[in-house]
Amino acid sequence: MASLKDIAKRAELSINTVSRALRGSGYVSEDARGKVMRIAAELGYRPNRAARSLRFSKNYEIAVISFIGENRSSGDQLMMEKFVGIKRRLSASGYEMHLHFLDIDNACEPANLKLLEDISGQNPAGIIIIGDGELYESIYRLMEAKQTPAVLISYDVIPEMDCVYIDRLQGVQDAVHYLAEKGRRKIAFAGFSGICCNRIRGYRKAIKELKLQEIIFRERSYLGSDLERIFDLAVAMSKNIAGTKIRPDAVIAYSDYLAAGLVAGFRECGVKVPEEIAVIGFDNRELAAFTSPGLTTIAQPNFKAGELAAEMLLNKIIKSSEQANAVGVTMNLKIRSST
Amino acid sequence: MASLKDIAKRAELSINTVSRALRGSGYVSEDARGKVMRIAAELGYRPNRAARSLRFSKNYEIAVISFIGENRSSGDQLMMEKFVGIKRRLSASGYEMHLHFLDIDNACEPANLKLLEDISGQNPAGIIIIGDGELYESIYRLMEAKQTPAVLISYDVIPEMDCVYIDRLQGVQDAVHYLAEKGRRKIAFAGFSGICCNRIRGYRKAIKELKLQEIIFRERSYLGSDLERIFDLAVAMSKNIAGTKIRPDAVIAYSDYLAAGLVAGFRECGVKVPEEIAVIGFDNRELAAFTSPGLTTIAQPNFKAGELAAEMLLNKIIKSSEQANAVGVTMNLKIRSST
DNA sequence: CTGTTAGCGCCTTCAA
DNA sequence: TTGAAGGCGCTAACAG
Repeated sequence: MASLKDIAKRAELSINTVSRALRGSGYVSEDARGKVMRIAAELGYRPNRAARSLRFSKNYEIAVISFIGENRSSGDQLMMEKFVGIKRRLSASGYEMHLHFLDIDNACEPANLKLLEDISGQNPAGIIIIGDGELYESIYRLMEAKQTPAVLISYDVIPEMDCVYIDRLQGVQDAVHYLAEKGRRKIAFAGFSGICCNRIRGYRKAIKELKLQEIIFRERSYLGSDLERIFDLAVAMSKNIAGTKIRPDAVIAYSDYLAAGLVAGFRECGVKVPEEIAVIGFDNRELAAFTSPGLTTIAQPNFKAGELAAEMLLNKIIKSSEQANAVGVTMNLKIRSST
Repeated sequence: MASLKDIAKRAELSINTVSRALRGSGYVSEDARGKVMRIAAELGYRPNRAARSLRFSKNYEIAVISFIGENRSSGDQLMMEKFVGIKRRLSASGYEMHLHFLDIDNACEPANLKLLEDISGQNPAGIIIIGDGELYESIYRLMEAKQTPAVLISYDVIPEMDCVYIDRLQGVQDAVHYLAEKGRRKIAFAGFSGICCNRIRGYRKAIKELKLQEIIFRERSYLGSDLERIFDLAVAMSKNIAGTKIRPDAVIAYSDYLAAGLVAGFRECGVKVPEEIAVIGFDNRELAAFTSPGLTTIAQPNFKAGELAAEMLLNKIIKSSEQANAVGVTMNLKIRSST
């Protein structure tokens, strides 16, 4: 790897002059500058990251921490899109992205604690934490306590923390309005107990605005990563819904997984989707394109969320702002044939 | 961040002694060692990566390059599992993973060329290239030419290159044998023209071994990322298959996407899965758990492939071996209800 | 057993 | 306009 020294030797100039020429700072004669530029290009000069980091006792690495393990968990597909968004924005400003995977199933295990130590031990310029809940907030506090600027990607405003949140409330709210415009009047929400607060809030808000009747179906929550199990739960739920005295004419499901199971279940018991009941999913996962009928779903703008989080973090690194920001990104309805 | 200097000051020793104590190399009195260790722990000392990199003019970063863009492409879900495998193995040896995304739709665009320059400009200790085909092989050659050890994760042995390959041939071969054991005799393969060579080879091999009749359905290849389009193609294909004079009693599909469409299509035209026709998919994507019936599929051991690739690369970095290695990882049948 | 010296590549400060 | 010196944190070689 060519260094300033190599260029200096060839150009018969001091290292320093070369450095100044390359950075375009300070006085350099046109002559010298031209020579330096030419030789640098010839040699394919690239500044040495390690040296720069050392010199400024700061590095250009942004840690990104996300909850995903080796066993396929529900996060991966959506996570990846966030990574790509983050990466793009960081690259544009000369920062690197360092990915870290937190084993969510064993959040308090030594391995995870070690992970956090590793991360802060590397002294990243900043950290982006992807996830919602106490665990992630505690990581945020931990990093900030060590002077490492942090940003959360979450699903709701987190008081006193910088975050980009994907606005699930608005997403569900829009979905309800969309269904109402399509003439649906008995719009239900199907979810799990305890884990879909902001979705439910959006649902309630819209139902109230429209002066409709609230219809909520809840299954005992299942948080594992066994997809077949979720499917079976959903199919069972569809029988419940189909058998209700006043059957809803639309259901917004907690997730695409659940929605896919509902669609399959309704088919099994002869309830026509979308004619008799419309189904809307959540997240726009791949599988939403493979149900029949195709699943209308509330899509996460993951790429954008990633970009915004990176943007916010870079700002925070440059000028440490005083007060916490929360930026919402809106979810968009991806319309297919289930509505 | 505490440095050796800080520890030295507190311990009233020279920086060097501290360094030796911490690394456990060279002579240090028990007394000194104890003191150093204690203070280091107190201060939460972590060696500075940048300084180490600079000192050894070598870094501990492994670049990982994968074909994925901001628009959801078919790779993400499987890719993520590979990343996790790579990451785990590298962490265990003190290496970092640096992810890079190659925009496959614009392989020759300046942005991609810049990406390659960036990567080699950072002088990674090694590189893992995930992908199959000329593009990836050229990246391999490029990096090796710059003395950067490279390893490919591919789907076949690549002559004269180090690679971990996911053995699609074996995967399909096993699937055919499995179907035969279940009593199926008219086993077909459904794919796209030109892009499923090693799968087809596996199919042919097994069919020959079993002395069965080869039945291949091919659609004009569609390589885009529009999932609805793939689904429609697959549904159309299922009508073809269902309408054949001698209808097969089993189909192995090129992908889970295709298989999911086939299952839906067969249902539409009243052909019972698995009773009248068994369907096997490829990759074990999430959606395979959400078809009805659930899709039996040939699963990629992505995590393992990632781990092995990292392992191979680390070996290559330490002792640059003379001759190219190819390690195959076997695919496993994930059995659900479609067979 | 311990300390000193030098240098990895870069940049800032100061002197020429 | 240019060059020399010093130091970021670390380690290897050498001297005490």
